[in-house]
Amino acid sequence: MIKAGHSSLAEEVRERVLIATRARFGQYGYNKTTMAEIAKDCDMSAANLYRFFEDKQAIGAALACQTLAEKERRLRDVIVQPGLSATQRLEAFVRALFRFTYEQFHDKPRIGELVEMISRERADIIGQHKEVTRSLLATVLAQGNASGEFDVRDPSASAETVIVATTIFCVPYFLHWYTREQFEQLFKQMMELIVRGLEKR
Amino acid sequence: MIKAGHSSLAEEVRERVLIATRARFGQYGYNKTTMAEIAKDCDMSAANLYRFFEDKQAIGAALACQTLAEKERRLRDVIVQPGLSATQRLEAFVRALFRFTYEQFHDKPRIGELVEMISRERADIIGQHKEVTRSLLATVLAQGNASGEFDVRDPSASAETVIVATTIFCVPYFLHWYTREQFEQLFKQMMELIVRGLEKR
DNA sequence: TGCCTGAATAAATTCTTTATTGTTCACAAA
DNA sequence: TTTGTGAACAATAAAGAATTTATTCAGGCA
Repeated sequence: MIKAGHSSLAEEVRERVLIATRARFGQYGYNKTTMAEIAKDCDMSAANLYRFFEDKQAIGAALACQTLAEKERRLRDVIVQPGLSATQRLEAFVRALFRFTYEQFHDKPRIGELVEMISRERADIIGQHKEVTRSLLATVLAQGNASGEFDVRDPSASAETVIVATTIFCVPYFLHWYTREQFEQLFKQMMELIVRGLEKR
Repeated sequence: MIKAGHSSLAEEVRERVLIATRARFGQYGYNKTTMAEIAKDCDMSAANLYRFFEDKQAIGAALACQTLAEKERRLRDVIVQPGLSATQRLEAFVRALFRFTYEQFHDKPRIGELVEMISRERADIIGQHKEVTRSLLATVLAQGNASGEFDVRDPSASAETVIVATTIFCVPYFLHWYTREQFEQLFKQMMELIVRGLEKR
């Protein structure tokens, strides 16, 4: 395979391809988007796409990585946001998780096909993202320990527990189990329970 | 339709049909089990099945109801089991939920087809079961209030929250996300968090 | 009359064939 | 050499034909 180099030009092309692909995948889904269509959107031949991406799956993977990176960026924003107590930060963190998932699937339901493919074929990407998320949440809990708000023995383990408890808010599978209003109500109650469970007393 | 009466004889036949069906659905799944096969197992014609059940879906629904009734029976057992603190009862309750789901799908993975069909076509059955489960758990929390162990404003709402937090242990969808050992670890940590969150202080 | 069946029919499933799509490669333009 | 393309090939999906299955019903047997 002739692999395109790492010149900024090549990166620019990759970026353009991903932008076109994002629109296609969002509107028509992973399966019904053809390489020819993506190529046409970028004014190039389908064959030429292969100079920038291994194959169609690699385009999907790159798109997923981009999206998860954006999600992680928003989580980091919560972490560095000044003037929040650990409790507020924890709540904002989980809310950011929920909001991101909800928005992602509300206007673009067909993006689920991409998620399904990545979960099946590239579990490593999901796993790494989960690890990052857990690690970020652990820092929030550790901050709470430091400030005297929380009393958490193992921040990393507790972060995992909190993520499991709030799974329903972050896994697309559940988005149609409840209405938005019900989610809001459940979210409020869940955060109350979790905070009470972590609090120093 | 000639509807079979409610004689104990008809009930006996229905019972035999369900026993045969359970074996078939467990081994081959809902979709690949034919009415003819079920009928043969019961030494009758396929046509005769329709004197006892509306259609194939109704057999599946009856089987699901039977299974959920058994699950509810086990939950009630936990509730009346003597000599437990509210905390222990809560833990036993959630563990019973987990164990039932796990056992159900461990030796009979193809039973998932039935669950999928019921979730899609007979959401009412699932909804009623969820309601019963929530109600039973609410009594455990109320007991905890009475004994001074818990401090729960709205036992019904908190029951819902606890169920949501432990969804991962009870929804077949997640059974392959973690190993049994990981589930045990998560379970332990989750119960710790929840109990701390409900405790009177 | 009550209880059950085999044959008939319509709906769903599987199998087969055809068309589309993903991917490679030899080669052309710059 | 670098950047790209159209044509060829293999894999996948779509469409259509053949088969199986769910369901009904007229009638047989106690």
